[in-house]
Amino acid sequence: MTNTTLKLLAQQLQLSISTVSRALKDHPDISAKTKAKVQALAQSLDYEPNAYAIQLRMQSSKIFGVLVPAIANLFYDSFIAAVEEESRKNGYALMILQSNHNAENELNNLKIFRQNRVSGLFACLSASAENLEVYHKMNEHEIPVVFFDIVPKDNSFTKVRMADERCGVIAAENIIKRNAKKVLAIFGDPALSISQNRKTSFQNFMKDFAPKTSVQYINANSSNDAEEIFKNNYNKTVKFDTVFCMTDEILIGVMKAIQALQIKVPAEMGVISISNGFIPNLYYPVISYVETSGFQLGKLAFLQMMANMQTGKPVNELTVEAKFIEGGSM
Amino acid sequence: MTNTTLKLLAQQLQLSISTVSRALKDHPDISAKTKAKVQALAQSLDYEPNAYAIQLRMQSSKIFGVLVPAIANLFYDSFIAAVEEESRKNGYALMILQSNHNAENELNNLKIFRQNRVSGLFACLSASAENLEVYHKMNEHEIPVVFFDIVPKDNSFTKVRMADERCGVIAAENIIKRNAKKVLAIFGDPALSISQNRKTSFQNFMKDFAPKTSVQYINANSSNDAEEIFKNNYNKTVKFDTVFCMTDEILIGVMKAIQALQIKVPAEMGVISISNGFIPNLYYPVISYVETSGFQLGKLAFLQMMANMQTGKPVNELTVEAKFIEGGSM
DNA sequence: AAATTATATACAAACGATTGTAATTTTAGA
DNA sequence: TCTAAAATTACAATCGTTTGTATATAATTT
Repeated sequence: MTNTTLKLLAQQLQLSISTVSRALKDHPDISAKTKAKVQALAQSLDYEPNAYAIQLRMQSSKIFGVLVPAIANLFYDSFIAAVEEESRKNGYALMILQSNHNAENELNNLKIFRQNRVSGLFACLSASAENLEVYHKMNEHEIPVVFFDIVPKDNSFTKVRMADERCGVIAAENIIKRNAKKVLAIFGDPALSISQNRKTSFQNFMKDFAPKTSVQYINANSSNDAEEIFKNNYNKTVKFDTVFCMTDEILIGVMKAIQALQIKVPAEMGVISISNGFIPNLYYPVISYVETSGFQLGKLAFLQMMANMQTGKPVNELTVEAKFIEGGSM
Repeated sequence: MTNTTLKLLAQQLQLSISTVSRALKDHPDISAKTKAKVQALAQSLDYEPNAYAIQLRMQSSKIFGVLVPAIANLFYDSFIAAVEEESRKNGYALMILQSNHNAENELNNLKIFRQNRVSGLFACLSASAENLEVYHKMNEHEIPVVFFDIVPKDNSFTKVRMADERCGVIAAENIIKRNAKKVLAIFGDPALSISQNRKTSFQNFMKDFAPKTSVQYINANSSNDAEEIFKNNYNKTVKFDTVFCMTDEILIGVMKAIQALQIKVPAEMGVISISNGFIPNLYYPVISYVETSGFQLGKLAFLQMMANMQTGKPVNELTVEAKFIEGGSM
């Protein structure tokens, strides 16, 4: 069965295509009788307008592109979920592509987005990519880009991100509140600005408000890495009493170590992390964490996108607020 | 800056549109000189063909639709990741929409897929939906549909799913191997065929090969539910020594209870689950599980889709094999 | 040099919609 | 009854491609 088109409807009803088109969208020029006839037939023939024809004619796609390193990721999938939800409400669909942290994939995907004339693009830089040229090109071609999570330093781009500095501060506050004496603070890839922001703010706050607390700073690149780091450091004579995990990934490794070593939380060890809450809630006691929601970030990104499209190019950076969620681990 | 089109290139080069079009795709009719000129200009003007125009002309979209209850889900996101990966390799992009387990959203999304003339659709039924009418309509409109996870009973549809019966059997085998005396087996929503399949096969195998082992069967609807069930039953005088969790969700609840009650795994309690492996690897010892990978299912679904598109409509059901992954919990 | 064949490029229709304008019909005013 | 205004409906161009066919130029054959 071939797809129903305006032409087909027009032929069957002995009307012109334009009349049929207008009848279907309830245009005042068309008489009620005709509208009824047209709509009835459209219904019965299961007419759905061809989005490509419309987009070609209208020069606007009603599709947003989303570029993430990976979909199967606790953070990105909640971000995507939020963007999808808002997009649907606003009549947009989503085209989602993964870069797998690979610059070549990233470029290919950007090409696909351009070929599909997406109305806008939500992009997370693949860690390797450093040629922002293509993104400038997107802007030249009037495709607004909202960066999230891993964003370019260049301030000519629009970005949304977590309030990473606040996260660091809140974590530090609660560690001080716990009266920690010796802290192990594990951060992620030091090349990423997210790690830098969280670490700097945390470090400064600790220095200023608890100068006597000893804090050991280490970077981990994976869960396993974090697990090893924890184990190695815990084996030493002077044990730490509190551990801070910058990401879920790190928390996972640390918790495996804690379970393996049968350390009692929070009596023997305080644990605090930065997370959207899913992983912390897997443990007993629930791990206390500073909440940074990918879902919230998605909502914010969508707002930015809409603002961008309406008011031209309001270049700036917005952040999602962070708050402390009390579990039982501190 | 306006988008570069064939027309624009043609004007600048004083050539016809058709020549430009053919030059860009290296058509033998066009001379080497002309090709070089055209391609150079296209490059410098950053030409990208308009996908809508092509799709309109070619009557084929190079886009697959994916309908899931939710993107932010350990299982669905790995399924999507696999489908996306394969699709990209084959020159397809993905349009992903969420139903949120809501029949109305599902219908709207299907409409969007039809309007976008997707080349095919990967669909997971929203639990509420029972009007398969629309899906028959998709087929009438020559949009092949491959169902996954929550699939219709109707055998006229193409489906892929886990080998749920094998999962149940493998789990039972390993419980018998552990020499379990008293087992708590927690299953999911009894209305879903996935629960029924896993339970029936598990139950039959236990009956046949370990008739003396006492097994208590309970259904849980959420993590919290599972946690409560475990706690309530563990409090009784005769404690069970092994727990089987049909899903990650259930495992999460059970593990919270186990941690809270400070039960030693595997000494005091054997734990086995069905999972893709992410959640089991969060604990120490790592939970032993029967592997059913959403990623694998995605790959299989893609294969089915390609087969469907090429050979017409090979209606059948394929399953992803299951295997036991030894952790340290049994 | 004329006729034939290659080679290179141009023309034009089509895909399915939207929309400004023209044409037709109906209604109303004089 | 004739005409102007209002209400309907039809025509045609357009969006950016692809592709069958026609045309013009160059190269080859006789």
